Amino acid sequence: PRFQSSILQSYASISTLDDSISLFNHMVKRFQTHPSFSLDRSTCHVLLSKSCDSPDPDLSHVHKVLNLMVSNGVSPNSGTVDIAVRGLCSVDRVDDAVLLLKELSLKHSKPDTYTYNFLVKCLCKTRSLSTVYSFIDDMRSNFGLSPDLVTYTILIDNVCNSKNLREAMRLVGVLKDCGFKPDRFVYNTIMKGYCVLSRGSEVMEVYNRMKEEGVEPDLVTYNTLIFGLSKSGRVKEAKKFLRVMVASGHVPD
RNA sequence: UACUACACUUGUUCCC
Repeated sequence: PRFQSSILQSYASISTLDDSISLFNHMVKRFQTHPSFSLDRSTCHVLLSKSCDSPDPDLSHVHKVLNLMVSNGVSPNSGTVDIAVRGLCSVDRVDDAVLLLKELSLKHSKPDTYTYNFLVKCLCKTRSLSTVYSFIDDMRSNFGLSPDLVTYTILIDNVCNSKNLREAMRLVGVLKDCGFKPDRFVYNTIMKGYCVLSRGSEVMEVYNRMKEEGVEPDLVTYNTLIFGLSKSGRVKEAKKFLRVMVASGHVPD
């Protein structure tokens, strides 16, 4: 199976989807006469990945491959969903990815947290915040999928990049209400947000709260603070953190 | 099948 995936993969990279499907069908026939071989999921996934590249407005190519899979006894699982979502997003078909994700969730399998968060990040980069929030609400109410701490970090980073620290802090409140505790990633992200706004006192407040909560600063924390404070002209404080960093056993990189 | 090595999937700094 590994071998046939490789063959198909190489072939798919230099040919059209239909030619790849022909080869796939040829393989199916061959394997029917050789019981020691089987068509596995990864062989099907090669085709699926290929089918995302071609611009078909109604996802017909993707559906063609999915039907082929099912008729060969391989039912789509969360790995299948992952391949399709990444394939579509890699050619900027984020809306199609969302549609397919919902369809597959209903008919076959829900996404895992990796796929879900990957898609949330793609949406953040390319769509409005309200679009992202409706996607999250939709997934929660219709599919029982809730955001996790990684999701919140993605959202907080996104709003920080739009300099909307008020919304970032609101999200921290929401995340706590959901029973999560901010970790290094969340604290580092927020400090970065305040750094780019040159809000030095808020940076320090967050830094102190992080330590109070027992979350240890790491290399990323120090890099964020040293770069961020230097850029906003607070070189003295930045230098202080460089000393703290070395004193706590980190090596400046 | 086991072991080992290598590679591999979602979030923060720097690099790009």
